[in-house]
Amino acid sequence: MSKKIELPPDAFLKVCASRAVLSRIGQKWTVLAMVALQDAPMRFGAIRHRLEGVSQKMLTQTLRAMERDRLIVRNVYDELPLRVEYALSPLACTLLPLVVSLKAWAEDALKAIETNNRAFDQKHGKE
Amino acid sequence: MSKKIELPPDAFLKVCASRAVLSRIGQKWTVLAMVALQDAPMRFGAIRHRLEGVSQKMLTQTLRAMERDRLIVRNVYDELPLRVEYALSPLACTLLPLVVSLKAWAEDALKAIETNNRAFDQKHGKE
DNA sequence: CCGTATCCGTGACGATACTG
DNA sequence: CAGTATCGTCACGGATACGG
Repeated sequence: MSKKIELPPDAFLKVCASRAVLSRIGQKWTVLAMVALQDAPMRFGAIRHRLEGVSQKMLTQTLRAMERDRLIVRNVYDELPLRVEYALSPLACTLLPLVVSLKAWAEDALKAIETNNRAFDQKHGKE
Repeated sequence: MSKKIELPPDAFLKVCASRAVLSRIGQKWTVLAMVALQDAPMRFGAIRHRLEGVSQKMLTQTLRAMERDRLIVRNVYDELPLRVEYALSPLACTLLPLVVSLKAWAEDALKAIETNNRAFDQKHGKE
């Protein structure tokens, strides 16, 4: 008992659950897509129109990744022209409140952060 | 009044507060550093040791970026050998609960996500 | 309408070596 | 001990063009 336990009590590792998830929501469009879908399912084109600035490729890629995690559910209706709808999954609904909180924090803190950035840059840029 | 307002009620833009913050916590080591510092201020070397797998360069870079946002406060003690301590800022303390929730969600959901991934890959890999 | 395929710039991330 | 400097890799993200 003289020997102390080696630590790893928590996950401060390069690879851990936190990072697996954070790297996903760190993706540029993932969270925005979640928020866009929170009210109702939407068609591909509608999402694309709502997420101003997204390319087809990135939207497809984002939606595929989210489908792979089953954060969203993809439904194809065999009509003409083709119709594809995306909807939030139950899993995503448990995550949604968290990212909404984060969004609120972001909007609240942004002003302060920008001020801090300017102060830092000025202090280090010259002097 | 017949004309409907153009929308932009919310921020679904490429550039917005949400993305500014998300891109930061999406950084590989930012959140881990926050969690590591939540109990007490730590020296550079101590953080480096705790965040298994981080390089000097990335740790420095991460800490600088967080200092620029004033998420952490850097204190230099002019001793020999040199001693530098990092501490969470009040701003970071308001963010901490959110990332802790996120961390908890991640650990809880990871199993399901991995299962979903396998199912998705199997369904699309062959069939 | 809903994608896939290809090409490419840029920046995150890391390994290594050197400085105060 | 606490960094800075340099170099290399890789994948995120985007523009464009084509296919079902």
